[in-house]
Amino acid sequence: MARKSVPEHRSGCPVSISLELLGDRWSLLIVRDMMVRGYRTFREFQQAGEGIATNILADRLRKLEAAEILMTEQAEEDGRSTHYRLTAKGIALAPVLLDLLIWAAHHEPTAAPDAAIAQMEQNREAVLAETYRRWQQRDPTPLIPPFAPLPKARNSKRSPQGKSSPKGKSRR
Amino acid sequence: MARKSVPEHRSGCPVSISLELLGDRWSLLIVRDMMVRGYRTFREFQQAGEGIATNILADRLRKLEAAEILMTEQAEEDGRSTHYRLTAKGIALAPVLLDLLIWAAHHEPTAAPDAAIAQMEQNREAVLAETYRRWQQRDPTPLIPPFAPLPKARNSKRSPQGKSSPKGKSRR
DNA sequence: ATAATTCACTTGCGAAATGCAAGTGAAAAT
DNA sequence: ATTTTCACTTGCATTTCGCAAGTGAATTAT
Repeated sequence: MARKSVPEHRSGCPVSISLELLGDRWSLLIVRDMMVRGYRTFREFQQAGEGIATNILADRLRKLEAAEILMTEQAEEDGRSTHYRLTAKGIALAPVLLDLLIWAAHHEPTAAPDAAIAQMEQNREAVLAETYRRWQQRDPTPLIPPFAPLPKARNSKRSPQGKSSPKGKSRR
Repeated sequence: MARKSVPEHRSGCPVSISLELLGDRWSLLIVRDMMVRGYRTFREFQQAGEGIATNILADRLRKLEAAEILMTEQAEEDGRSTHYRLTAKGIALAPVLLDLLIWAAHHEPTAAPDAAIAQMEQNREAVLAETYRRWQQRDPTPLIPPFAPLPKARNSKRSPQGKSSPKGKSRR
């Protein structure tokens, strides 16, 4: 299919350019799956839960690869499988996803536990650093459940599950 | 048409929910125009430069209002004009837009001056605080000088908005 | 007072994108 | 050798998008 070889942006505005690459319902979800869940195969994305159609998934993967947000490599253990992996450019989207997550958690009814969100907000840099570390080391462990094997965690056990934090919507 | 009375989300993931509301080419661009350029009327959005069709613009404004990201109020000085304004939920998208801007500035050829980007990165909190302050005080002054003209201007008419003052911003 | 213009949209329609179901071919498992 | 898995592709109906051209009310110009 015709990939865009000539960018031909509508404007030079960085936000506009970002949205030309990522402004749809699926692209950032795929990036999220790779970044925080450690998914790498077509099948994993497909079964990720929100029900993307296979043709759309194939199209998005192609476009994200063309945009150099992700790259492909042959799976060594299985000849029919391709592994998708974020590039440096792709992992650099981590702050965007984190902010999107925090925003929705504050302003929409989501399934995210308040305590987990609060913890991520307070340790923004650490979460990003950990995300980046995982990418570098090809660590496919899901980031989500253990939110903080982070430096200076005064309580690094898995405790934040009860809703004992009375703080409402914190404003920055 | 009314959009959602009972949110029927595809998943509880905050990122997914964000993308259901904002995952298209235009919504965040409208938010950007309101947040950093101080636009408030239909006409201003329409002429903002990237060429959104009027029916799409009307639709997006309706959806953003339904999502309580923006609100409308009658213009006092002109009976046929409506003013659109971000809600607290809307202005809370500032970090997302800032990160998108920084990401694209780093990884795509944009019209954003390097110095301006570097300055925003280094003063992230101050930029966000200033954005919030402007919103609170209804200060419509553009936060960012409109970026330089684009390579092949097709139909865009960019408003010669004032001068380009990078202005070292408040640092508290 | 009348006409022209501006503003915020709406309508119609062809084009493109999306979603769904059903393939397809190669590699792996049985 | 046959079946299953994997990563897609293909067809087709539906939805959304983009463009041009209205529409009506409010404002401005004559």
